[in-house]
Amino acid sequence: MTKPRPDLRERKKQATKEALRSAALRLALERGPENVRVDDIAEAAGVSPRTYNNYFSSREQAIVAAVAAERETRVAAAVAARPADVSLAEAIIDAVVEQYTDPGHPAGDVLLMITTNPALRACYIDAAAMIEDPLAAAIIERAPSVDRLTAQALSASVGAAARVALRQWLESTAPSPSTSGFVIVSGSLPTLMRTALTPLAPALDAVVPLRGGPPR
Amino acid sequence: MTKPRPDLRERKKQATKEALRSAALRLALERGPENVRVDDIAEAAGVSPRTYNNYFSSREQAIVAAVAAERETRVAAAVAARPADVSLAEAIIDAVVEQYTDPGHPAGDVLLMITTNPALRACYIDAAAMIEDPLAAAIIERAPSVDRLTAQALSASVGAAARVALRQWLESTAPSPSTSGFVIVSGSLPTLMRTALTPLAPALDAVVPLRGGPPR
DNA sequence: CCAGGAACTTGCGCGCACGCAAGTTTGCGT
DNA sequence: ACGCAAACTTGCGTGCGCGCAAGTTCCTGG
Repeated sequence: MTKPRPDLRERKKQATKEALRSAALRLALERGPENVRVDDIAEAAGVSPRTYNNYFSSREQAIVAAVAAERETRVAAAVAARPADVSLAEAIIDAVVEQYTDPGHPAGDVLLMITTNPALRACYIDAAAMIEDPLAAAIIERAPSVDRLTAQALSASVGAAARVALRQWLESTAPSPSTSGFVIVSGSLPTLMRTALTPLAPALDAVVPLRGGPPR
Repeated sequence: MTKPRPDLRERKKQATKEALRSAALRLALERGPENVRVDDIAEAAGVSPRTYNNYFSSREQAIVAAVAAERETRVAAAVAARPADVSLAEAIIDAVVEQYTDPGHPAGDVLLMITTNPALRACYIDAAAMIEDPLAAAIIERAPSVDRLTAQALSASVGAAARVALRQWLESTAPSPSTSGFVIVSGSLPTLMRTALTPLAPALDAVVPLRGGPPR
């Protein structure tokens, strides 16, 4: 499909990126994330420190990327995979939630490390934005009549809601001695995610009337 | 209201912040933004360079803050100001759009400077996120039955959509030699903003049935 | 097969963000 | 009025992000 690109150059590029990712993750797990300089990562990956910054613009990015790498791809695929007779909202929400439950959901220790370190948490949350572009594409795929701006706005909204859920979850899991508010909303990530995304359903469905008439 | 806080300490703080903001803006306008070091801003504001970073975490933030400072406050007020018999969606969309049209919308030269400099553009776009918290508060204000997560998700969505519109507008105005796509969506900011926000209307209205029955 | 050139890496240097540990100012209880 | 504690400022040191200008590797048309 969009795969056959054995451009030597490209492969090397991905290889380097992968090397940096895994090196970053490994080192971060061995010593704390705080005790890993970018020079270390670069050295471990066999490239110059300068090169590191050609791939990742922040130190945390490499670590987080190792975890959230392919969510970007998977979301689009997951949406496309839903049968055409379910509403857009259902398809998207399920697909997104799925990304944060099913797969190589970071092994426990990795997640712990991320939740522990504030910088990593922030970066992990921001990483949710990476699903937006593929998502917009997926939306247009389903409903070519939707214009770009709308699709972008909707997918950005989904991304934003996901981030809210993520933040909520992270700060409830975090070492928060005094949960300032009274109400404890904490729950499983999937649950939170669904709760945060559900309010957007009307907006998503409004844009694609699910041709054939209203839901049975 | 929430104003009476003549805490000497607090006043000095705000004064310093204001000093930094305006100094940053003035210097950025005089020489280019590129030719302004944080040391300059700090000196112009009469504080240590280190102190600067206690107020702003990035150099651009100070410049942009000078422009987007009170949008944060105004949004909440603007939403609250709408009569109770208009839908939530209408109230919010109008209020947000209003923020980007009416008021001390940055004088032309300032806007030009921001649109010209990539770093500033990025920062300006991100600044739109500042409306989210007040917005969430405003939503809960209108409909106390809405739970926090939902309110946050919705306001985050609004913020995200606004950012999309903003980005679109900025990159259409920008020195883009080849607009990669065929379709030119460009338009006035208010128009773009509305277009981006409108798809969210169903979601916003779904959450607050506008007590009294469905819209006439 | 071989230039010519694009893409990528690397060393260098600058400015910036931020933790830390004083030093200074402000608020508050007694 | 006074002194203590909290808040804020400041200098210093470290690591980082990135523009720039070589140097190196890889692709492409002839």
